[in-house]
Amino acid sequence: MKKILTRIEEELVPAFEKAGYDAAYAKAAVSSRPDLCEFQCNGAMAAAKTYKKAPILIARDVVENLGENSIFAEAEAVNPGFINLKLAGGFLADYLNAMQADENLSAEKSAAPRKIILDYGGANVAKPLHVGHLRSAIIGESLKRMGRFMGHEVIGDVHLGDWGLQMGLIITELKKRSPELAYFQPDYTGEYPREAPFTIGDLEEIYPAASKRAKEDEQYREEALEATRRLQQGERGCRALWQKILEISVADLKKNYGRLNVTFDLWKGESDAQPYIPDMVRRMKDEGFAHEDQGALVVDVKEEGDTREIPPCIILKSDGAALYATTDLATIVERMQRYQPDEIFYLTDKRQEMHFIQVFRCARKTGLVNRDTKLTFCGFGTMNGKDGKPFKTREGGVMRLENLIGEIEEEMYRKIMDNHEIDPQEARETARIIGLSAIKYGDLSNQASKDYVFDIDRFTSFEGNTGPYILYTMVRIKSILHKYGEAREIKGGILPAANESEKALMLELSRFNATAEDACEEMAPHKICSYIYNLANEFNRFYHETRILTEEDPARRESWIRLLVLTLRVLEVCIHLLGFEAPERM
RNA sequence: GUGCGUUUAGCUCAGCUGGAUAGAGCGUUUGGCUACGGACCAAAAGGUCGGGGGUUCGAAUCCUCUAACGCACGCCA
Repeated sequence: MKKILTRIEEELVPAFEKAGYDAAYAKAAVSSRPDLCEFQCNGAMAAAKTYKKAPILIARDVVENLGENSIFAEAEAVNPGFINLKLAGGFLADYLNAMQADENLSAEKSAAPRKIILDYGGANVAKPLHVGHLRSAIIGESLKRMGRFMGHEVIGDVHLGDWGLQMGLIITELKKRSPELAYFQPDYTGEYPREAPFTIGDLEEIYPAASKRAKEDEQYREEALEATRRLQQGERGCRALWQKILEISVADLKKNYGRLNVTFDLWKGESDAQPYIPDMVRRMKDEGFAHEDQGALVVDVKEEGDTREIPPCIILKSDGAALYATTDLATIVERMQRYQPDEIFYLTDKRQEMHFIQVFRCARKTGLVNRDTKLTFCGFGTMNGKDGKPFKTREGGVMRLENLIGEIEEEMYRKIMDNHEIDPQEARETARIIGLSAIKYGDLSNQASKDYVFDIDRFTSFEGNTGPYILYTMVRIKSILHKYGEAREIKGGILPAANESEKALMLELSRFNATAEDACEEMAPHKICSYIYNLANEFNRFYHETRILTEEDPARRESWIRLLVLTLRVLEVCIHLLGFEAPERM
């Protein structure tokens, strides 16, 4: 459906033309002075120079030529040359009626749907998720949902760190502790046990221990490197043990991501790309893209017009081993072969930007992707503590995600129990839902690319511009609808607004399609946040001034109920895009 | 050193293609519960938009210089 601004411009264009001015000046915008008007056109001032005429005179001409029409209740030219517009109540009501009849609330799908692989999450096997993983999960999940909302086919891939020295370290440490395991017997040929010989708790303790030991003990490090080599060469025992580590770890990761309402379509990892490396490297050499430099195999990725030195992309280290860029490039090969995506989208910490510039250029230059395959990098900022430095526990350590979520849920639970008499079990579930909204809204309401301050007290405070405030508004609406009686059939449509706060609410609702499409296009969840915050504000103001259920005129009452239903639907779609949900009560 | 980013109220942040009086939240001050949920609403106070110069009828927004802070700059991921 056409945007409300488009509809307004469709009226302005002929008015400009009839008055003898270029239609390009007929641009409408939401008013910056809501006390004066709802929409405004500044084209007269822009046109003044071209036509050597006072802007106010042009504005008057245009207003005159707007003439009789059904969409404006008021159109006025004011100094120095603004055209102030107010919509006709009937037009706005019709617009909302069309919106509520539309399954997608009048937002349009992309005209050119793409298949997009979205690489986010950044989890590593056998390492617990910590706060550093939070933004990637939250923003990525939202981007995935926004992409789908626009009609794209989005494939989310967690792309696990499941290869390399970290795996060798764990295997080595396991061997030290339980050398008797079948995995470590070179002559063992039978089936390996179905049960893993360790728990996720063991793994989480083993990795840091091994990592620490390798730093202190050169011989231990050698052993870990050797184990890594054996794994990569596919030694049976190593491979089987690695498989177990993966199994246990992935199950735990799924559980933790699940608590965040984050799901992935693919649980591929760096290991999956390894088979593609040899061919890829050979081709790069054969086709003359890769050459040796200071012992390493590199591909130059400098381009004309660079304002800075872009170092070459290193394909193989001087010892012949693959590294980060190699795996990422091979993953591109794999993805192109298996999925033929139109776009591969990477969401990581913004500090990795240079790496992705190199990888993208290299992939293009060496023809790993098609000419029209989009490679996109989106970097997010750091999550800081109140002191402005990277978020840490009170003791100064790295905060585990599980603990952070637990802490917030606990805080929510306390507040809910303080406020109401409520079944503790329901309160637990509600606390989980509200806590999630607090974390996610707190994150997503900031621009993704900027660093932001994660302030637990503020996010859990239940006041102001927070997730819980949005949920509270929704629960209020649900409560009224429940009292009205869900079973009761609602007849008729939304009527023109009866008062100012109702019209303000209706105007806000009418902006949903433009806002949602813009936010999705720009990959900007924070725009959805600010929209629903405004919408919730407008709703609460309207609610405060309007007695809905006791309204005597049935047509008016049902119109309001419809307005409530529409508001709730818009809020539900929006928080879905942000990746959380609302409880029935709170 | 080079490049990129950030700088808006006491604090945390918005500000769309340049437009009218730069907006929210928290905090501070004040008013409103015989109510469909007060986790709400209404209002006040609080700003040389880091600084200088420029473009424009008009700049937080565009150009330029500059300062402070952050980040990245070949064999870690």
